[in-house]
Amino acid sequence: MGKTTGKATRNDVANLANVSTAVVSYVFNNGPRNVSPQTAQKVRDAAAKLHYQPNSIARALRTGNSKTLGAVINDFTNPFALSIYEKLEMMAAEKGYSMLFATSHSELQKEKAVIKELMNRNVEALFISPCENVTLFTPSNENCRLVIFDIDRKVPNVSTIATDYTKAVQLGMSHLFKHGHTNIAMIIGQSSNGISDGRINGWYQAFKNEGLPAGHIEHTEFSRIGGYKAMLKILDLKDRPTAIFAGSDLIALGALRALHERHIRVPEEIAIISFDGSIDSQYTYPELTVIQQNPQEIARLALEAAIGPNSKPTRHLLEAKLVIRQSCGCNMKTQ
Amino acid sequence: MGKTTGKATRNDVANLANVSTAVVSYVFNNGPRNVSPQTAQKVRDAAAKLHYQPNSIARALRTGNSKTLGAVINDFTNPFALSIYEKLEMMAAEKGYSMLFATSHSELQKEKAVIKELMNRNVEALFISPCENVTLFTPSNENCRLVIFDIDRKVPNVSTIATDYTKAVQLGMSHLFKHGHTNIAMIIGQSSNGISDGRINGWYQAFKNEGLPAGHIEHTEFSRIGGYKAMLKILDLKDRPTAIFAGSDLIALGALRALHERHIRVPEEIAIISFDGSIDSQYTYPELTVIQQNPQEIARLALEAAIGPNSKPTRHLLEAKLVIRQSCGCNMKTQ
DNA sequence: TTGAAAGCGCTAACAG
DNA sequence: CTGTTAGCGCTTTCAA
Repeated sequence: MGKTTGKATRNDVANLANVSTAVVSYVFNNGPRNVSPQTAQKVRDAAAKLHYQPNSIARALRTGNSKTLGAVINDFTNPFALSIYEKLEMMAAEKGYSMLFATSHSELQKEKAVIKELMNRNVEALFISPCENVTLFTPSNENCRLVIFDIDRKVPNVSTIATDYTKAVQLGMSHLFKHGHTNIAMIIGQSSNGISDGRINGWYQAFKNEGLPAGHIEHTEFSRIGGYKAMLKILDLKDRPTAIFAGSDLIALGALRALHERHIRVPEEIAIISFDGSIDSQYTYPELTVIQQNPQEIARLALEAAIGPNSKPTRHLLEAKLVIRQSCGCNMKTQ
Repeated sequence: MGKTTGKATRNDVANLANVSTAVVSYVFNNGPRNVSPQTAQKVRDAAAKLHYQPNSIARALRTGNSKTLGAVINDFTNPFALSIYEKLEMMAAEKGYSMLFATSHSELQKEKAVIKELMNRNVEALFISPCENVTLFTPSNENCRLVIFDIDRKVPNVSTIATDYTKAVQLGMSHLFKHGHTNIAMIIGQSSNGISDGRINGWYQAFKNEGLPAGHIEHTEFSRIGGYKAMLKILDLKDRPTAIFAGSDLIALGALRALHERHIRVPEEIAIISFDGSIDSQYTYPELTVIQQNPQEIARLALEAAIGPNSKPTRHLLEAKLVIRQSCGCNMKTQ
């Protein structure tokens, strides 16, 4: 028996089955050498009797493949981001990968530390979903692929996966214009490092296309409380907008709370369109009309970039779609 | 240089510093032998020059301690559960532990598989937060401590951490009674295996104390959609209740949606008290009065049970507190 | 205070 | 088809 763990090792199995340790490996790995059916069965019987389980740590050390992926998450209470990771974990598990998670709390310092820690644990790829503090710390590590969410620009040696924000925002804005709104404000998290968010480009583009002066942009955090505070500020504007474009569902949640506190009816007095299309957006009052991203596809592409055969960094830009519910003014229920 | 990874190894450092590999270990581990300050500095210089990082996999193999914890999560979009794991991860990271996450999707079969997979990866402890399919599969593994959330009963060889549901529900119910409600219904997830949820005990106890016949219990899933469907059923009851006790915030979210769809005013026509006190409960309309659990303390105790020096399984029962907001009928705003 | 060396459990090249 | 064996990077006992 193995000494440190008290668990059966490959050696124990080999002894019991009267074969060499190599054969045990061949059986468990289906290669690289063939084993006769009878011998293989002997090995499997012995393994079963001993409740043998291969030690993944030893295997990782030997092969250099940890079969582990890392994820740095900055907000565990963001259902949209987490839904991506949930799918990612499931698809990764099917391929024999496990996922290590760490929290950055949107602090750049912390983010650096956890990235380092994760890399020390030999993750084969690292998923990062930067929030306002978009990471500029992309350590080069030939053994670890990097895939970053939510940046639709090119980063050297890194795969990026994002929704086409510019286009997506215009999709939402044109819907708002159709409702007759001309005074619209946007609430969005800030890129503390000056990287322009595609949502902002789309914002200006939308007004330009409409021949309208661009509306007010309120910068805040990408969070519920951020949306709340920003909405409060907007309500104090001299020329109060009649519609809001929320940069994320979390922001919309906060905005909605501010609106309710001030007894402002949505969508009658102020309409809202939000961005993400998380499950939360279906359980607000009123239900949110959203620009919906595709978490399933994001996860699929992310995994491919992480462990796919093609090791070249990729860059994906996905389409979003408009999901009409109530907060925009459509589907209004007669009270 | 190490062959497989292209990264510097302890050997490279030893060579450059002109010391033995053992000394490098002593320096990086602060023991078990002393090293003279000069030598130690030489080692650190060499390590810095080579960007040496200890290989945690090799260390894990050698010591038998993976410094890794596992968590099986069944719903990534449950902010309450995730807030516990977020805190857990942070506290674990401080102690040098990383966390492996896996999804069970509340499927018992999947849960078994991921528990096995996590254990094969030599996690030192495993956190499980069973939902309706309370796990009865608690594999004994002397190398892996088990800590289970949300079960307030004794399980052999397992640490359990839960809020005192029985007491907590009574706390909420007495508040509802104070508001004058007598016809109250409860929506709660079902324990598919017949284990009675403390919330149900508390429910009956509360009515008994009040000398009232127990209200209707609607069983459903512990999810937004579950709450929604259950609320719809309750609204079709002949004797429609005037108040709802929701077994979780997610259930309350769904119930609220059903209520809004039917144009039933909360709390005027139907009041709600919910259970958890997640961040979501502050962003509903109206804001939810909740029985609030203490995720920080839950996380602290869970980590202690997982990696604390005392290896005996523990059992903790925590207090919850009533947080009064609007959905119960208090703090009503003049419209 | 330092070094030599065994060995954690596994894989795979090589030999038979 | 099967066995022998070196060695992944590290820790730690034992000897110096």
